[in-house]
Amino acid sequence: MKFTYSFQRDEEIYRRGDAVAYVYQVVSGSVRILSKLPDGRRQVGAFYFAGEIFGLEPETHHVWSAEAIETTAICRVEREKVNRKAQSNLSYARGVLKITERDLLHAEDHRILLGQLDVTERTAAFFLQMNNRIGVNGTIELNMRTEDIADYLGTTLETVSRSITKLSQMGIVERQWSSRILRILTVRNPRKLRAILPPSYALELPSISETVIRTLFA
Amino acid sequence: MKFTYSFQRDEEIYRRGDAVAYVYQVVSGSVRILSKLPDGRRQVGAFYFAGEIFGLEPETHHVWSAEAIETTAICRVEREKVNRKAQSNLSYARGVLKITERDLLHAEDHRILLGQLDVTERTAAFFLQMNNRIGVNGTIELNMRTEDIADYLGTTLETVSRSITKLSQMGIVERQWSSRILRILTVRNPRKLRAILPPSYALELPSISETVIRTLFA
DNA sequence: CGCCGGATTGATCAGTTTCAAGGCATGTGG
DNA sequence: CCACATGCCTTGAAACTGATCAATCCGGCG
Repeated sequence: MKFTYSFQRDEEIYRRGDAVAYVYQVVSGSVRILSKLPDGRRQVGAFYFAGEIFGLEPETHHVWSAEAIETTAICRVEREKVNRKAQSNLSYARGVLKITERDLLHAEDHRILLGQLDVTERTAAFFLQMNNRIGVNGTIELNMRTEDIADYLGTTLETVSRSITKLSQMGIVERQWSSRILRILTVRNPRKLRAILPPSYALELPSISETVIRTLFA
Repeated sequence: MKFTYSFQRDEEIYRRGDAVAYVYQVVSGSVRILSKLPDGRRQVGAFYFAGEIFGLEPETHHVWSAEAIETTAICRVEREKVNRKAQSNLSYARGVLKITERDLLHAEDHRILLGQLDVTERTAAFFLQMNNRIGVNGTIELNMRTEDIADYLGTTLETVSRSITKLSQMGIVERQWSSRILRILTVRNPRKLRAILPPSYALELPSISETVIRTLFA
């Protein structure tokens, strides 16, 4: 039996500068980590969905902030405990490394996206990634605002809206958000979506194995 | 006594897709890691200078390529050996984690740069970083082409040239490259250079401790 | 019914890229 | 030892992509 903690939409889970006290797992809902510049610019670093682990940062203090995207339940373990165990237990240490490696791979990928891709490519990359991670045969349920996507892609919400329109006019994806709260999008033509990206830009992110997660959260 | 291997300017040390066979240390000279898209776009992921470690990637195959920027000497240890030792030796495992963490922190920083900063800010961030890492009281010796800087900053060489001109007109840095091969640049006003960046954008990257390096390369 | 949050669309503007033309050191051959 | 080619940087002008500003729309909700 584990405690879960619940957060409302846009509620802060931790903030840049906070001591790293826990490692978290999303039980349900979704989380974004982001970095805010004083003038209002935001960079979203990553999204996390049910089952995924976040908040394991290398330094003693968070460099990212984390916020709930929608009503979200999370559970957590003390970082201190993780550290202690990793000191003496190799499979624990291994788990910590695995998670750090996954974050690193994601960041590597992300900076090619930010540094080299144009907006259409970025948008395609985003949908492809979401489709891999949370798509149910082509249908992606996103509860985030367009602004979140924009800040993840290093662009603006208007531009994202326009490129979704474009992809949808090309018959590649289909907008489904009839409601303002629950946004559903269907990938009609994954092949074409993939073809928008430069061939070598790929990257299936390795997901963290169940074993690693169980070890950490046991 | 350790073997060192020597590479000429622009020579490839390893290539994306190669099996990860070694972990490397720069003995002298400098190295860039980069990712090429088929259409010629390049993203430089990082630069490495004397004493620094590179090539320790999470997956079995490299996702980056590495090239010598100038005439460069490196030494290396087998990745397999590192892996084996990390399996049984906690301080070894810790060393691997430390390096992965440093790369992660750098990548985090880099994607805020790529996602949110304009070109002047990016250039300032670059010089600040170089000044921290290889500056000798304000004087930075860079043997890389403008193109390398541009591809690191996610922009073009012309744009980099223009922003250096701008910084130099503002009296913040001074170009010194009389020669085409050895480029020296002096930071005249670090405070102003810092002031170009948004306040919270900071990030002193932790350097890898001597101990960790000795452990790995012993 | 009318307000509110958020998305879309349009028009304009700015920052960057692209294309093109020198310029300046270094290196090479006569 | 000079002349010319080469490699790389700088600068200029034109073209474009994406940002910004602004108006409108639409569904949910009080």
